[in-house]
Amino acid sequence: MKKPTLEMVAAHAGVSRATVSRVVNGTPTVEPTIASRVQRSIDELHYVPNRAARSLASNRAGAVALVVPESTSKVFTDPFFGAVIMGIAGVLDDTDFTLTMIIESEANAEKTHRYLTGGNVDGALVLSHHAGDRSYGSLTDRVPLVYGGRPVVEVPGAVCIDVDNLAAARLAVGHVIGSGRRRIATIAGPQTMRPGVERLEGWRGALADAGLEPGPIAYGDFTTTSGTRAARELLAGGEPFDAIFAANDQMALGAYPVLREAGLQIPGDVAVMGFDDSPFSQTSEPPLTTMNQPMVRLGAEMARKLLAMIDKQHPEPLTMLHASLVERGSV
Amino acid sequence: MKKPTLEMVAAHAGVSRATVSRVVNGTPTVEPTIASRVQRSIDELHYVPNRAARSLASNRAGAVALVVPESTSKVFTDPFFGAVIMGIAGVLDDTDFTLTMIIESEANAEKTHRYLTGGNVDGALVLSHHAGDRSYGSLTDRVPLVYGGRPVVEVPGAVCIDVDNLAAARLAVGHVIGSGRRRIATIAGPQTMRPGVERLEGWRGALADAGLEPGPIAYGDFTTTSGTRAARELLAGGEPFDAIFAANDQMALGAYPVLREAGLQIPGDVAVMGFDDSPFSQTSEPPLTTMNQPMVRLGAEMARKLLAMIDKQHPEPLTMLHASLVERGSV
DNA sequence: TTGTAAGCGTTATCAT
DNA sequence: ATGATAACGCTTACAA
Repeated sequence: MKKPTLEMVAAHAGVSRATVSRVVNGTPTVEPTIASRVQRSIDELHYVPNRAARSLASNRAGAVALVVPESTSKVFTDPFFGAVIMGIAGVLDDTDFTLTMIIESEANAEKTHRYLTGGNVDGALVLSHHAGDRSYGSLTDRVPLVYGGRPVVEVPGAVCIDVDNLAAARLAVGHVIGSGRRRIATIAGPQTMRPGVERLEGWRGALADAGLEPGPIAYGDFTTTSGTRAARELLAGGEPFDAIFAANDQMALGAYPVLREAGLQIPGDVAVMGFDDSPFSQTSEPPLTTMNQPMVRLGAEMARKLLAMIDKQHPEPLTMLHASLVERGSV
Repeated sequence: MKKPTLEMVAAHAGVSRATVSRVVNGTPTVEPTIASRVQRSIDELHYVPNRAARSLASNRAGAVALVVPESTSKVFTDPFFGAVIMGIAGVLDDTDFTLTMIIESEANAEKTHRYLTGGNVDGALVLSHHAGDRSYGSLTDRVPLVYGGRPVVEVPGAVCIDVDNLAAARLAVGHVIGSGRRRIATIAGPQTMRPGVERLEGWRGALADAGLEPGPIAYGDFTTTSGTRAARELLAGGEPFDAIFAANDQMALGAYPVLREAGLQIPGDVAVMGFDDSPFSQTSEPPLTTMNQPMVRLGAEMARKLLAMIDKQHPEPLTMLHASLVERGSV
C-alpha cells in the first residue's frame, strides 16, 4: 500500500478521477450519494492530495511567502516578529496555503525576486523595512503583495497594513499631558524610518493641540544606549522638562539611569512615556507606561488581505490599526 | 513572451529538453561547449525552473519544514526564535531548499502530520517543546527529522542538536563560586522542561564539585513574576544565601526588586546569575551576568544536519553546543 | 555525450 | 451530473 493517488481513490469508489477531484475540491455539482461514497474511499485509503501535481495542473502554488529583509531581521530579536508570524499562521491555518519564509539579504535579492515571480507562491507578505526598498515596486503588479508597515517610499498600487503611529504618538503624548506635564521633551527615532518620523510628528501634534510649546528634542536609533545618550543631551541642553516621550521602550529605558543619576525621580520629577510595550517595559523600575501595538492582529490582517487579493478581490489599499495605551508606573 | 519553459530554452539553444535539464541540475556529463550555450539561453530567456513540475517529476519537494509547537511559540516572544530562524535561513540560502513554517497547535496536529508525511517537504526541523510530544516518534522513520532542543521523551533514532544546559549551568555556578560565594540558592525552572531539569542539575553538580552544601531552592516557570515570587520564598525560608542562580534571566530579574526591598545590594550582598543572555540582561541595573546560548548556530546546525540526512547521510544523532559566560555586573 | 519518450498526480475542457 | 482525455513542466530510464 503505497501513497494513494487520486486514481486509486477513483477505482476504489468506482468513479472517474474527475469526480474524485471534484469532491476533493468541494465542487458543488456532485450527487451527494456519490460524493459521500467518494469521501468514504478517501478516508479509508487515507488519501492526501499531492501538492506538486495539484500546483502544476492548476497553476496555483498553494503557498504564500513571508519576506523579511535581513535588515529588519536584526530586529528579529524583536518579539514583534514572532507575534506577526503567529497572526499570519493563525489565518493561514484555516486555508490550505502554506507559509514560506524568506530572509532576504542583499546577496540573494535577485534570487528572492525570481522566487516570488517564478510561480512558487501565490502572493507575498513583506515585512516592514527601511528606505532603499526599490526592488518591490516592480513586483507589485506581478504577484499579489501586502506590506506590513508601509515602506518609506510609497509604492503605487501597494497594499499596506500598518499601525497608526501618528495617532498612537498623539494618544501617548496626550496621556502625558493629561497627567499634568507641561514641558514635554522627546527622544525621537531615526528620521529615515517611518515610525521615527511619525512618532515625532505625533508628539508635535499633541503638543500643538494642547497649546503647548514643543520641548527639547534629541535623536536616537531605537537602541538603549542611544536613549541613554539622548537623555544626557536633553539634560545638557539646559531646557527644562518634566516629561520625556521616547519613540520606543528601549530608548525610554536607556534614559532611566541618566535621570536617576541626575537625582530626578520617575515619574515624580520626570514622567517617561515609552512606545511598543516591549517585554522590557514590564520589568523596569518603575515599569514603563507605553503604547501597545497589535502585532498578532497586524499579521492576521496582512494574511487576510493577501488571501483576498489572491482571490482577485481588491481590498482597501491601506488599513490602519490602532495602538492602545498601557498604563504602568512611569507616567 | 510568457514564462519560459525548459522546452523553450531547449529550442532556443538547439538541444533537447533533457540536455537543458542536465545543465540546470549541474549534471557533469555535459559537453562544456553545449553547457555554456544552454546557459546563455537560460540567461537570455530569464528561465526559472518550475518548482511544482520539478517536484512532481523528481518526487522531491525542495522544501523543509520548521515546525514550532504552539506551546513553544508562546516563547515566540522569545528572541531565540528569530535567531534560530536566521541560522536556518543562512544555511538554506546556499541550497535551493525552501523553508516552510508550521505552527502546530493541538487543533491542527493531524494536519501537520499529514503535511509532513504527504511529500510536501523533504524533511523537518522541530523546535524544542515540552513533554507530551508523543506524535513525532512515528514520524522519525518516515521523513528526515531534526530536533532542536531534545524532546523530554527521548525518541529512539531521533537526531537532535541542543545546547548543553547541564554543562552551562555548571559553568555558571562555577563562576559564582569563583567570585567567593558559598551559600548559593537557586530559582529553578519547571521540572517538566528539560532545561529546567538540567540547569538545576548543573547547579547541584557545581556545588558538589566545590564541596559546598546546596543552598535553598525555589521554583518558577521562567516568567518574571514567578522569579519575584520565588525570591520571596527564598527570603522567607530563612536559610541564608549570598548568591542566587536563576534558571533564566527573566526570573533572575524578577528577583531584583525583592532583594532590593529587603535592603540587599546586588552583587554586594547577593550575587545574581542569570541564564540566556536575553536582551533584558543588558539593561537591568546592575546588568545581569548570564549565559549566552549560540542560537544562530543552533539553527544552522539543525539545518546542516537535516540536509545531510536528506542526502542519505547519517549525522551524529546528538550534537551538543556550548553556552558561554557573559560577565556583566551582577556577579 | 545527447536525444527519445514515458511518466509524475492533478486539473480542466469537452463531450455525453 | 459525470467521464474521457488532454495538458501542466520537468526528470529519468533507456536508446542511440
